[in-house]
Amino acid sequence: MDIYESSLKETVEGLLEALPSVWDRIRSNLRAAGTGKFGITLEQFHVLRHIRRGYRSVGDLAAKKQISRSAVSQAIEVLVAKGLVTRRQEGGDRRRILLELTSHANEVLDANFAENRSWMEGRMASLDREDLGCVTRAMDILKRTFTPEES
Amino acid sequence: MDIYESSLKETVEGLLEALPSVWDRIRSNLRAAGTGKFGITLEQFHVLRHIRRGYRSVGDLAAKKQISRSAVSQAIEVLVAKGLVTRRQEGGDRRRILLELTSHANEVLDANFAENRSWMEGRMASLDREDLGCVTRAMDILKRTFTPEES
DNA sequence: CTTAACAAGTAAGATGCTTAACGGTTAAGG
DNA sequence: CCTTAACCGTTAAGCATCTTACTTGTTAAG
Repeated sequence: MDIYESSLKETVEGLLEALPSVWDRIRSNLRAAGTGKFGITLEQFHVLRHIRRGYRSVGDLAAKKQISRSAVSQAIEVLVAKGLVTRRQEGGDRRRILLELTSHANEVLDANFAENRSWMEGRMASLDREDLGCVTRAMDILKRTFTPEES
Repeated sequence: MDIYESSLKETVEGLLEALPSVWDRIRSNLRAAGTGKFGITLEQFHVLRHIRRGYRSVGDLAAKKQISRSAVSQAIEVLVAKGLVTRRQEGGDRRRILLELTSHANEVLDANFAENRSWMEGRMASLDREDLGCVTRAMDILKRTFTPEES
């Protein structure tokens, strides 16, 4: 660690240099895993993931993804048509519509996760414990400094 | 550093947990900076950046961005119409068309960079040298392990 | 009971991507 | 030479996703 002492500007530079290409690469793998085997797009996959994570309404998903409710509504339409999501009236407020994953969607998610995890692990297999620790810590730092605080 | 010793699986988990939201946040700031002040989209901005970096033909840009030449050609069309890029015949091979930034494009890029850098620096101002070093190093590691080797 | 706020859906338009086809250029082979 | 194949960039048609503006139904406040 001691060798690496960098200034604020250098770190920003490094971030902008690495993040786009790294994320594109991982994203591209996610996409291939999803589209190839299950016929769903990366965006649809992300919606499923968020629903499973607890964002179970159009409004919640829109807020989380920072897009309009319309966009979410349309995306859900496609997923319902594919039998991956169900809409259901639930709770006292009849405006609210609860989104739920079908069992098939859960299987798709699990399979996709497993595949992607194993690809990433393969890529990172050559890293030693210190490198891994550094990455883990950096992710923690970045998440804290760039992610808007939530409840 | 010593406190952070994590396993491969934990690190992968941390990456998938942090990267999407962090990158979305930074991306969203880049978008706001460009669209708000200069009337160009984030994608157009990225094309300009790549041209300045040395990808000066439709083919090069397409290879770099992993999209079709058609898509690049269409994007360039818009940028030419906006007076940000020029097309020019150059060199022995008359199929090749050299793309160049206009001075206005360079100004837009510089202004946008400055704005974004300063936003990021503001966000990261509270980090100490060790945190900064950790992030810089992690970016280095990630770039090595996930970016396909280039010439 | 009217009015305002709100959740979700619908419609129309913009953007950015893809594949397929085309025009011009270059290189290789008979 | 002249044909064939490969290549660069462009164009066209189609698809997916986003946006804004509008609509429908629900809830709460006056």
